[in-house]
Amino acid sequence: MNNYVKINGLKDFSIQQIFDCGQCFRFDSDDDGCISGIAYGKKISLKQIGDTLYIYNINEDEYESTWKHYLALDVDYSQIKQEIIQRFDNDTTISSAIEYGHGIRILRQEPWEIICSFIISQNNNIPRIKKIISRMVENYGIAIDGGYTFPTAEVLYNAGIDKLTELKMGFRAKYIYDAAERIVTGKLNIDEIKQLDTVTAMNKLQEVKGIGPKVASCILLFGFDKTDVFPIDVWIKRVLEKYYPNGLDISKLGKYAGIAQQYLFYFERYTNI
DNA sequence: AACCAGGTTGACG
DNA sequence: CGTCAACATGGT
Repeated sequence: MNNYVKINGLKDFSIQQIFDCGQCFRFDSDDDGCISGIAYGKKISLKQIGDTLYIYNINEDEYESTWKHYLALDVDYSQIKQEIIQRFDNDTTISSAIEYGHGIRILRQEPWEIICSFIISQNNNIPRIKKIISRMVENYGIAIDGGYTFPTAEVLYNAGIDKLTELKMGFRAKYIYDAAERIVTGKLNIDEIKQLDTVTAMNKLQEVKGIGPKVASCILLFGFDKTDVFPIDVWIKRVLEKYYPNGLDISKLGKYAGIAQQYLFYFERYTNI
């Protein structure tokens, strides 16, 4: 590939951690530490050597218009980390978690794909979530660059519940169908969710069958750049029990709640296996 | 074989 | 309002 962009002087950035922290189910590392996947209708490959990042298959214009934002390279994570530690009153748990997951960033992924991905995620494990999503894109996405785009709501709606069930997603098929139907009929509107405040957006998303508080907050965090949410899953429950038995005041975290949650999730999830 | 996985639903007090 | 079995599937 002769078409690539090189970014020097990275800080607080690790593609390994970013794509292995449970926010993204469709990027995989191939032979030599190169992480590839399809987003925004295009296949990109990432390679990081120290504080240098190579993004293959894009040009400078595309980097500035899309991928810089996608990779959250327009965000100052040093400042965010400092702010989070302060808001946790310098406690050792969050400090350790941030040190451990120092290279994590919240990607700006596509809303519809995130809605489906986190509906699939419920009562499920990450390897199987990935497999189900693979079957979804292989059967209903569009082939490009040796991969597939994520299928539109319309395509999944037209497939119907029975065909979705054949993808081995179990009881979640009717949830995906309901979400797709709402998008197709306009009862759920991506652009509208973007404009809503977080509380209203949470309520709107939870009108969809199969979307409860945890999935809704993951959708807002990973798909709508709303970072003032705090998704509570089994791992975060363990964090709260172990390290914050007297309770953690999430309201004081403000717009840093979701990012703090991600450090805690990654810390608990990957230091206990 | 029983339990778990980035939970939610619907039923029952 | 809170509690709890059931839910599909695959892995340990």
